[in-house]
Amino acid sequence: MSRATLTRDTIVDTTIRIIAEQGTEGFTMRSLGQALGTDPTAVYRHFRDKAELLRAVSERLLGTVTVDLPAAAGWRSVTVEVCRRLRTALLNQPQLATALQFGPPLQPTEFAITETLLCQFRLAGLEQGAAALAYHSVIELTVGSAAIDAALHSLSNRERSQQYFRWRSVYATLDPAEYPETVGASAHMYRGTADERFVHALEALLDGIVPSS
Amino acid sequence: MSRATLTRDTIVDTTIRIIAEQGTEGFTMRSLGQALGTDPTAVYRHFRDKAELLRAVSERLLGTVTVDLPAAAGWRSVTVEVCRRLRTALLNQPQLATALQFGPPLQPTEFAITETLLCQFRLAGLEQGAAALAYHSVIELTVGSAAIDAALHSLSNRERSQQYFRWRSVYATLDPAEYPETVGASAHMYRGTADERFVHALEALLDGIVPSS
DNA sequence: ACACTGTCGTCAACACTGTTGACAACGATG
DNA sequence: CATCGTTGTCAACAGTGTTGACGACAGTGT
Repeated sequence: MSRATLTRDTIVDTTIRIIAEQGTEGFTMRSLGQALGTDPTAVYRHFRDKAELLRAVSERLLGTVTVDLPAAAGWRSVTVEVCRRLRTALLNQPQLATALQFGPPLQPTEFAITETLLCQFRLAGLEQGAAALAYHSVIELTVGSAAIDAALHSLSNRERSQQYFRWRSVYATLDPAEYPETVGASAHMYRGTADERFVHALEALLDGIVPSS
Repeated sequence: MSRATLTRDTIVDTTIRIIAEQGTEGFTMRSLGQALGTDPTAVYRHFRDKAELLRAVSERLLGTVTVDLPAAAGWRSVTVEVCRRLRTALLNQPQLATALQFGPPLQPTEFAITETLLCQFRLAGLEQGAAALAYHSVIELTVGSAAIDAALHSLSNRERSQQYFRWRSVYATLDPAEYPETVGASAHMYRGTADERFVHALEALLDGIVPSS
């Protein structure tokens, strides 16, 4: 068998696949090399280090956020859709949250997301300053929702439901004298899917940002 | 010099100090041992592994969130104050994901935060289900804000301002034809402190959650 | 056809991480 | 005083990202 010819694209592909299948901890340079059928260090011919590889992964994932948006549905639907896609992309890559923090080496796809969201808020009637604040607000909410659910995301639907159920049970069996509200609301905690909870929070935030709508 | 006697408290103290001084990456078991003046593996006599140590750190930091709250200031002020403190605590936290991901083994201080926030929303007139949704919403926003600013938090105020300025410059020098709104709003991006932006977002979210107020 | 050149996979090795088991020194207890 | 459990010390292991030397391959100019 001749040596497999690597490409940046194929490396990014298998990286995403490994992270999707085995989670973020199961992805190492050596497991990547094994999945590629090459020596682990061969990747360094195409990426300077692991950070650059993960940046390429993030660019790939974030590239799907702003494509084929239903512009006719109105600014609010577009905003929710962009944030939902962004959250999904962040879920597959927990370290993306930390990747967003670096200033200067920003990625082109991040600019597209920023531009799209700012544009929607301007369409909603906000001034430039208010639109910038609104942008920061929805980004913070989206990142937080993704960060909280990043761990549970690798689980199957059934396991996730069980985890939610166990969580509710813990809340329900607390001391009612010390935590009355928690015990009382335990049946409502972590209800439904994480995506539903996120959309609910996002809708509330948008209500607060643009009161008229 | 006789061997230093370690305690869970002193270990947690120096752990927090190291993370505060050298950041999250500068904290390793060996650097912790050096700071303690003992062999790095001595810590394992008091903590099962690094995860348990970090859990103790998180409990220490989160313990300050719900103490001495100005209950007379009204539910809204209390909610904002709790979330601000929680955000500050999370900023000092190494891996907030690993601390929040675990379901069953929750920490007592986390219960106190949950109870306090749920109580405020009940005071605001929300039903149990609505209060639970509101709790999830503000937690997601708080975690996200902390996650985004986690990296910049280790910088000094001056360096942080410079970073913000550089970030704005990047936005300002984009192609106006492709990113008109981003360029136009570049002067308003990352304005003020991160805490101010967070409070703004939180206020907007609370407006959306409890419209009457 | 041949030699050259630059690309790229391979291998061994380094520094670093968290963690474990054997060992020994210490303080409290009988 | 002897004993025992606690706890710091040391060496070592498995695993991580990364680097430099080596060599095989494809393409190119003459």
